[in-house]
Amino acid sequence: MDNPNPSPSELELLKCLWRDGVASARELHDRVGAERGWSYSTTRTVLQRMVDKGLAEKRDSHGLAVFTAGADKLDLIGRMVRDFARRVMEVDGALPASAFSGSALLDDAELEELERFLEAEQNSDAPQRDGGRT
Amino acid sequence: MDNPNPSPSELELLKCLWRDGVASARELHDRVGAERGWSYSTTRTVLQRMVDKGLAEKRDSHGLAVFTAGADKLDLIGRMVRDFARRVMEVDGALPASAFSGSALLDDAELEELERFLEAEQNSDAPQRDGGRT
DNA sequence: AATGATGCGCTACAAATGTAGCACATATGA
DNA sequence: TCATATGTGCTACATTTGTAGCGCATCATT
Repeated sequence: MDNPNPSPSELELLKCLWRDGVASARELHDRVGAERGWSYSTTRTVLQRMVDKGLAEKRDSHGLAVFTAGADKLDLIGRMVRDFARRVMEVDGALPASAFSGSALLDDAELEELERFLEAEQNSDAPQRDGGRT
Repeated sequence: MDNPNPSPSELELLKCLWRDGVASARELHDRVGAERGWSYSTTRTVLQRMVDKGLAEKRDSHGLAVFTAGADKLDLIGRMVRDFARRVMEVDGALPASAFSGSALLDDAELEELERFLEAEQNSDAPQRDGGRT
């Protein structure tokens, strides 16, 4: 329901899951972990913690464990952007998603959606349910 | 030489130092820590760690320990923005600082400087704009 | 002088994160 | 069938961050 901010490592794996949809630990490792010099064990540990947090979902595919993203890309990215803007930049109003037009993570359609997400947010502090607790 | 990314708590204190220039632990606590519900001890610990990391400087003012920022605001913020853009958004080119025009942290002049900082950066990976700190 | 509030240097401890190894089961080629 | 490679569930350990207490020195007040 409420996925916490992913750590940098977790975000990398999550991005891979968003791109590929579903992947095994081995694939995730080859595509992400190995690139960063992680050992296969490390990739698996990060993955496991993501599952614990709900950032990833693990299922069985013909006897092999495979993973899928447990958080919606736009939702999570949107919240990360809002958090960064508020917490670091102290920007509290509308956030122009257009700033990230060069993003390799979001295409134009997604950027538009992000824009709407950020706009919608600027009014209600907690867009979803979850009564604001400060 | 190279100040690491401040943790959220550290950033809050740093912002206060940027605003006020110099402040005692007590002042920092009243202005920042207390607001967040930290105990005075906590404020002092975070502060100490900042000194250890070079994010703050401690000096003696008539027998009382006072602190000043140990990192240049624009430099640090610039790097945080670049990091966020690259790491999270996968934006690798020019970053429009204008996106943060509503910032309470940076005024227009500073935003312009940030813009220049981000532009300069997109070419050389290690830019050096340092307002004579450290 | 005795007290109480503060400042200051240390130490403590839990959770989050980075990073990885171990042992065991099973699949697989020689 | 035996030696391997690989998948899987656990455990481990260092750092960083959040959060705070202790004891002692000092300063100000009664």
